[in-house]
Amino acid sequence: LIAEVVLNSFSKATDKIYHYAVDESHKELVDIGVRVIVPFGRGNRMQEAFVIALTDQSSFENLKSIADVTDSYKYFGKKEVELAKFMVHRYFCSYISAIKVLLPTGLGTVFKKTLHLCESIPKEGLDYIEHSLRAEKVYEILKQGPMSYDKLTEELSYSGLGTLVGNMAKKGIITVTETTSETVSDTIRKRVCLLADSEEVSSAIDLMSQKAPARARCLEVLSDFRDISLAELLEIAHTSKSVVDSLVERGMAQIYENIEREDIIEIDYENLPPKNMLTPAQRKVADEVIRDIKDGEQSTFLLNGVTGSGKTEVYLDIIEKTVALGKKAIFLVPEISLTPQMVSRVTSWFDDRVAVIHSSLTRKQRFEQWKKIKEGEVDIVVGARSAVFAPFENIGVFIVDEEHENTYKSEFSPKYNAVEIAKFRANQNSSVVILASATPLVESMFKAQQGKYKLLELTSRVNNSSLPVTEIVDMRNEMTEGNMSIFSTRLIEEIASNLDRGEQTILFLNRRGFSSFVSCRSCGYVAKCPNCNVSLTYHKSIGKLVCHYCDYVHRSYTVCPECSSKYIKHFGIGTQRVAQEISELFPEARVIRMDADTTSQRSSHEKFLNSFKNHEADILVGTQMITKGLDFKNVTLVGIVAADMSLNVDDYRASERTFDLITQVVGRAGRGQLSGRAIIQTYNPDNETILTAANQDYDSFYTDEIELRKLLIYPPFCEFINFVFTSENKSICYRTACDFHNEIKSVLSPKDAILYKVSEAPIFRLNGKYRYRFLVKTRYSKENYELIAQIYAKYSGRKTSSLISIDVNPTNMY
DNA sequence: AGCACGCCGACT
DNA sequence: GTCGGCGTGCTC
Repeated sequence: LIAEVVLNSFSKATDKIYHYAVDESHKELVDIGVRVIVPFGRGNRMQEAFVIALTDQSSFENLKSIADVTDSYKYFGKKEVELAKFMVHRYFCSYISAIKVLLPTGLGTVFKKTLHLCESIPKEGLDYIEHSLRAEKVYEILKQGPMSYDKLTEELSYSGLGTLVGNMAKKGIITVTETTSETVSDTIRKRVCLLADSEEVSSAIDLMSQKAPARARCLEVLSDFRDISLAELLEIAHTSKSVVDSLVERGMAQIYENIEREDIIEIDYENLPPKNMLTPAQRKVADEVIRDIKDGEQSTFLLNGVTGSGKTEVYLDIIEKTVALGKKAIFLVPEISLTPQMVSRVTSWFDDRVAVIHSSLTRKQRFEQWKKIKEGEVDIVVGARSAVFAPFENIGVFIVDEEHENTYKSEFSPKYNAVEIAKFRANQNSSVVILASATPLVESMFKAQQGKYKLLELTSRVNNSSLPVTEIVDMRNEMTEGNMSIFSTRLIEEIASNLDRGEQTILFLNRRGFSSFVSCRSCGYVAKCPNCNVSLTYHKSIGKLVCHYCDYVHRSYTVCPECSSKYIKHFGIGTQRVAQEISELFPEARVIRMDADTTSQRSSHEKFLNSFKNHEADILVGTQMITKGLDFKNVTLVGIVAADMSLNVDDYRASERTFDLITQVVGRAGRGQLSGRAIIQTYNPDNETILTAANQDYDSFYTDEIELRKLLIYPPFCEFINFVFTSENKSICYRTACDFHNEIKSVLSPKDAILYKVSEAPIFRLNGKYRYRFLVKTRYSKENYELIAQIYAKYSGRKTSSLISIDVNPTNMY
């Protein structure tokens, strides 16, 4: 029997599948998904590895044998191996990173070498010490007692001690022992349960109350709880373990060990939201999905529901029916939506059959959630991106809420897209995928139009409240009329009347990244790339305008090429400035500012939103983070301060993002009894995106946008692959990028791929390193991706080249 | 990553 | 001559 294994924690050079023989003694335990220890390399260093397949033949001769099985736990199965292999191929990541993303974080064995001095050192050894300065130093240090290899390296502050230590061991000076330790493990907690019956207990309490009051207290507590953790018992009874031990000796109680699983998000059980009945429209949508789940038909639905159409009720109904069918559900939401309110809502339907995964869990908590899922203790997983890997077996449905959000794309290796992973797993498990959004990705809607997705629609709001009335304000006029403020006269009027009526206002700034485009405040002209139709970015260091796709360069403007105005400059407003100007205009208004600076912690995010909800403020100023599913009944006015900020960024998705943002933020207004208004300030009032967004007309937006994408060959008509090269040495970095570029060019036919020039990365210097990059526009094909992977493997094995990172369909290109 | 091998200059 | 520096290449 031969095992195919992938080594843990190694470089790209060793990221291969290795074969090891399985000895008779390990046959029982070795299986796919089992963690093993294998001897590796010339020195047969012990290395942790995962078994990914079992075979009976290998093209390699003289196979080594698996040395040990770490914990005989089957972490994954055949399907997960397939998934990992898919990721390696699709995202150019390493095998081990693809496997690790399937496992709870931090799982791993740490090997620790400890060096001891031998009792008696042979003549040969003493000679060696005398002749080697380093050996003498090591000898002197170890005289004080044994020391770990790492500590010794640190102490002597030179690396490459391996050879020296090896020699010293060979010559009988020292011995080396290897110990292993787990980085995460179950929390095992001791619990105490009462064995004696109540009669026995009451008589014992009477008997002991005088001579052994502590025992009596313990018994009292135990008779109350019957079963309690040891720590709690000692705390309540105010005593020590010896007292409990004596009760155990008398056969009155028992101490046992229990694997403890902590509850992660605190749920307010007092105020659980009620289950709402589904409207007929919601019922119809839910039933259509449930039919496919029941039939075990693999299908992908695109649920396009306007803001406030009650998509969450539909999800919960679908999940409920899925669980009733004995299947599991995975519910993905953007990280930012994973609030206690949201989780409470799910939990109120499903009690403790839910596991929640989010980024602020500790390693141990993550591990515990993972085990709970794996052991089938829950039916539902709610979580951000990585929850798509939840180790369920019989998955009925994947629900992806707000599918247009870029949080579903991982920025770290493996740079996966959770929607693609959901679809892959859905294929394996014959499950249904639901992608839902008020503003679906253009790519998704295209697939729906092609019939690859089944389109579902929710066109009206739940309580039949109307969508807000929108108004576009032309900021160019404001300037000619002498208003140099960031607020238009109209917006100021509306804010004032809202304050008078005691209604709340949201001021939204669709700011993104830090790139700055150049525009004319007088006529609205924006400097764009003639080749790529994206805005040019002003580069301060060279004083020029640059295209981030094709590296087109243009000199900077001092006057506007359209209207000769001198008000052409790069455009940027921060939330701070908005909040400040508001306070100056309305000194009596209570203002809350929310952006990445003020809400670094989840709790402060919550706190701000709650105080706004409780009407402790009149105006909320914020960025993207305030657009997510918030439901404030008293908000009747939404002001979009500068719609152009997201419209003119250097990205082909700029229009789409702007449409999403405007739609989502406008949707925040008028959710209660009162109707809402939205004011959109822009320098481009004729822009189609702004117009369609103001009308909340997704279909028109989509029709325009898909035409443009087709014309310019942007997704869904192509894929982008971004290659980034990093090195301390500028010329090595540039050369690697160019060599790589040339090789790709030579293997991919021009009709399959368009290669953009090698250029400085948008962030050229990062952590003291230089960064070059190039983009490839291509179509996915197995062959082409394999060719790229081959080139990548060749380069990443070389020590003298720079670090290479590949990102398929990146969401940002920094 | 680590370890060996192999090729160079600087010493006993 | 030999020790140790580092560049290269391999690890089932």
